[in-house]
Amino acid sequence: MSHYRWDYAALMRGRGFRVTPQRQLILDAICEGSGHTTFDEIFARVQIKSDAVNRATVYRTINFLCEQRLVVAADIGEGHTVYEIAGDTPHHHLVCLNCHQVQQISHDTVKDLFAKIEREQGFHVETDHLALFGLCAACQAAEAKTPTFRQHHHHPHN
Amino acid sequence: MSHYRWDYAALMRGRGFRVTPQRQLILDAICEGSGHTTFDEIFARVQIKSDAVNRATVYRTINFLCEQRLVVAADIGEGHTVYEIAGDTPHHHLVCLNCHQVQQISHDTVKDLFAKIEREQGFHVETDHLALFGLCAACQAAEAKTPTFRQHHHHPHN
DNA sequence: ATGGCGATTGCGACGATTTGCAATAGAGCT
DNA sequence: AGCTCTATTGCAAATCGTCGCAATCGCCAT
Repeated sequence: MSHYRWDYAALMRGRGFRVTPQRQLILDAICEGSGHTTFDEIFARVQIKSDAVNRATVYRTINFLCEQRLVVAADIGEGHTVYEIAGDTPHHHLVCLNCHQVQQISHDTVKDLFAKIEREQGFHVETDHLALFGLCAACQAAEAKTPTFRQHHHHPHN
Repeated sequence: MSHYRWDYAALMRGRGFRVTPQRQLILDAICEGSGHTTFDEIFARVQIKSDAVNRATVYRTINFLCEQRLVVAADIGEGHTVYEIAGDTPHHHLVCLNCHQVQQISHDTVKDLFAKIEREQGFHVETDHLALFGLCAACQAAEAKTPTFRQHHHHPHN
């Protein structure tokens, strides 16, 4: 899933921003790999291609790309955030509290809730990347057998 | 809404943890006030009663209380987290991206979605404190009149 | 192709949060 | 009440993310 589907360069310039080598490297880094990328992975991938890119620049650029909605960020608990290129099928995440496995749910599944909130409270939800925490099917089965099986770790603050 | 509804002390001891003055002070601090408490408020309230309590201890203790599910944390965007005592009516938050006002939604509103996810994907959601971002009714109206009115700030990564 | 404006970067410094470690002090047992 | 074991705390050092500022270098107009 490449970002070359969009003319992101023209888009940025059209909004009065500049296309710099750093921004291109970072956008590339987010697109490499399987989809969900952490800050450290992004930074490492960028470093391989150019070790001159400053850490602060990577922070600022990721933030910038999120603001421009070229990149979507998802907080998957315990302060961990993953990034992915925007424009793929919109989806949300189910994060297992026990095995930390992440599965996806389609936006359709969630859409009804957002519509209901808008109807009932007039609030227009724009959250485009939601993370819900709980137990996946496998871990539920395991817990049924061994009630104390849960790994002891910090509970995601959500 | 006091925590004295539970015998939190017995609960902690029963799980092999200790009841210390620091933990009691911090739990008290979370219960004071209107419900949503920030770290700084907690720390300040604790300091008034005992200025010997270390900042690191407050960080660690809040985390501990969340793990024990005596306290619930909600990330309401831009790195801001608020804490409240667990066991009050479960609810979730709608955070306006523009005016930052926070309104609540009942757990009932959300329950159907969680049920659907469990039914369709076998994933049991335990998220007890969700934050959804978007535009409140007032800011939607304002935006309709002045399309560019939005305050420029970091987009919460959700 | 060049020049100039101002957006963007790198750097250093800062405040916020986390962590390792030695000292302290709960809680069960005698 | 005193003893023991070890969870918890305070301290200080380390780490993380953000910010201000001067230097750089895209991009538009010439």
